[in-house]
Amino acid sequence: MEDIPVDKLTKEEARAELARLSGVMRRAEDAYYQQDAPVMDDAAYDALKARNLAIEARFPALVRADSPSRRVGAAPASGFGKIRHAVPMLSLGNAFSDEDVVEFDARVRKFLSLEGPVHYTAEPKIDGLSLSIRYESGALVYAATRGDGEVGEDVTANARHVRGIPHRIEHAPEILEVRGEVYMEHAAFEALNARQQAAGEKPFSNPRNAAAGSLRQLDAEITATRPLAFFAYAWGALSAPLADTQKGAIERLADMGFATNPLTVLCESPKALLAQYREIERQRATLGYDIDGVVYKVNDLALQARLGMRSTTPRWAIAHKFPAETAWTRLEAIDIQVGRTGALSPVARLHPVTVGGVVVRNATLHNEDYIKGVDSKGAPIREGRDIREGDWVEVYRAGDVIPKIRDVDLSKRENPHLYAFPTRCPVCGSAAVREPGEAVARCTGAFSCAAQRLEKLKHFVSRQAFDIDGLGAKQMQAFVEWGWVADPADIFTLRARHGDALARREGWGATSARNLFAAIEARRTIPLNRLIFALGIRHVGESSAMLLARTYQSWAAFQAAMIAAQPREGAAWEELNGIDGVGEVMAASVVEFFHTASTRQMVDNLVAQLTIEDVRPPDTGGSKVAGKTVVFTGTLSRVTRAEAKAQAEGLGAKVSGSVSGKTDILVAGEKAGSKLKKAESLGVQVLSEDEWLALIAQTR
DNA sequence: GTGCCTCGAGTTCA
DNA sequence: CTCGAGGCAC
Repeated sequence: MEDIPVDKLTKEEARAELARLSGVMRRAEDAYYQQDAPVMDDAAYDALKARNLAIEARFPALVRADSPSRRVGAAPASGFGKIRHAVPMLSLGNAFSDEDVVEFDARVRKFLSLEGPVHYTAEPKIDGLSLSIRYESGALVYAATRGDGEVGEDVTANARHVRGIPHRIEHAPEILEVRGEVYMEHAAFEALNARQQAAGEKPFSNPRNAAAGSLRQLDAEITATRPLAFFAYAWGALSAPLADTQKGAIERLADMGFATNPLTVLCESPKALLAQYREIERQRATLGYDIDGVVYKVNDLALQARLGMRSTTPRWAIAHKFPAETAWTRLEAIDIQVGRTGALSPVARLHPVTVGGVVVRNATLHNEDYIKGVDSKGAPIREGRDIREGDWVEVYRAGDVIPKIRDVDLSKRENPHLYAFPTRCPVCGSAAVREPGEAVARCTGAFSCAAQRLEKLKHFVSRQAFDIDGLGAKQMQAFVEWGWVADPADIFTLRARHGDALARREGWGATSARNLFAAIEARRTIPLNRLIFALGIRHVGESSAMLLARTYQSWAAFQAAMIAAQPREGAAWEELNGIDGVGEVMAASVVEFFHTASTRQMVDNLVAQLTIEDVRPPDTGGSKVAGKTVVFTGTLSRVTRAEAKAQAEGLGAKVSGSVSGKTDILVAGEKAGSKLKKAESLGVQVLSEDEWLALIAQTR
């Protein structure tokens, strides 16, 4: 069967072949990663991988829960396997005030163009860690942590020991991914800490850390002794809808045997949401578990679907957070850090203080204005009070994560001197320049500044860039200190120059050195978008790098165009600046990068070491409107303007506001006016709303 | 010119 | 996670 070409396989053969590949590849991965004794060379493994992917592309319904394509990379010997979520796990937008909640409701109704009230559910936001659990034919197949939202850790064995998670469910859809929060009750947390202390182990600082630590035990038997609980509140992939409403879906999950939060209620107005918020706040101390706010969701699932997503958060839900816990402490000093773009960032060194169960020693001070007590527009923050070394300051953790300074106690101030923001880089001594209208001061030392150089190199090997296993910030710093790496190309000649010496260094051995060099070799071939991102061109992040890669498709074409481009004139500039999503600032930055001798040299040296993979433009699923420029006019009756736009863009169309020679399609609703006339005079194709909806339903 | 929305860049601790 | 800035629609 392994010899049958993919396009000749029957469905049954494909099913069997996927099962075989999964097993063979799993054994190869184990041998390679766990036992460090490969049974297959890379080319053979890649061939299997390609075959597996091709079969899955032809028979998407047959993709196995344990498919090799879902095993991202492979499990390190001491860690967890990775699982790619079939549907990404989202984060929620935040509301901090009553006003934010009223605005949320207004946004929802405006997007849907509804005058009447929208109904919402309100439920406590549990302070634990989110988990996605997949069931197939009613059986628990795997459980994964949120991770970065796309890829999480496989904690299946541990999840089976969590209260509120059934191992088997009845009357469930064929495929069901249940999402919810794993947490630890206060009583269980106290008892666990007492046991920890009796055993001479370190106690956990709070229930959330205890829950996270317990769920991430490598030995599931240890997890079994930790009293973890679970509330289901959402779902991912589904083979059939659970209900018509959020509330109904939650009740359905409860019927299947999942624990759901008893404080989940329906609210018919923002006013009712706020009342429920107060009610939950009132009960907070007696709930027996930690919560950090209240989550509101549009109840009608059809409306949720219409509202859809923004880039990382749904439009149909928001988390109303309780005020963050704060603590007062002494600001011992203000230090300056230098980032990869040269940005000078002030950091507050604090007398250690516990905030929300975590000891905080540092807090970001953002920039010069933040210390002065004003925002970017000069409006006062902290009522204009500035921050000085030696001050007593109030610390909180923004989003329960990033320590920040909320306020300063002037009555305890002893330091008579305003903080003087440096005018020179503290690392290299170059002038630090703050451009008019900008918030940050930057070191002008570029590559000759040791701090900038190191940060640029760290960026180069970061996860979204070259992502070299075993070469993180720490290792990079060491290589730079030893004088082994000064620019990116050096990474790829490291083995030849210092391979033997590395194996003798402290903390390194023959095996770890070999693994590192293997990882470096694996990245010698790199997709164009990753390379562009890795270069660290100002204003070009991950997504702009992808945009550029998709436009130029090959390194040769990209480089030639950038070298040919002159700032603000000529065809090459127009093409670059004309990319949707690229403006003057980014375009100028990229052109300057390629016209600077030192960076050009750095790039040439690097590229000589690499094989750069072309990038194909995105697949728009064969839609008829892909690549077309569309304009909507008049009153649409079946969808709102915003929905129509989101829909069209999802299919690869560009939506514009005005009719011009570039317009391909005008969609005219009721009472279309001047745009319709203009379109007719230009000979642009005009469609009614129904014709448009019929068109986008077709695929090529 | 104003007001979204998205992206880039910088940050903390376990 | 958050702020500031860039890009674009209105």
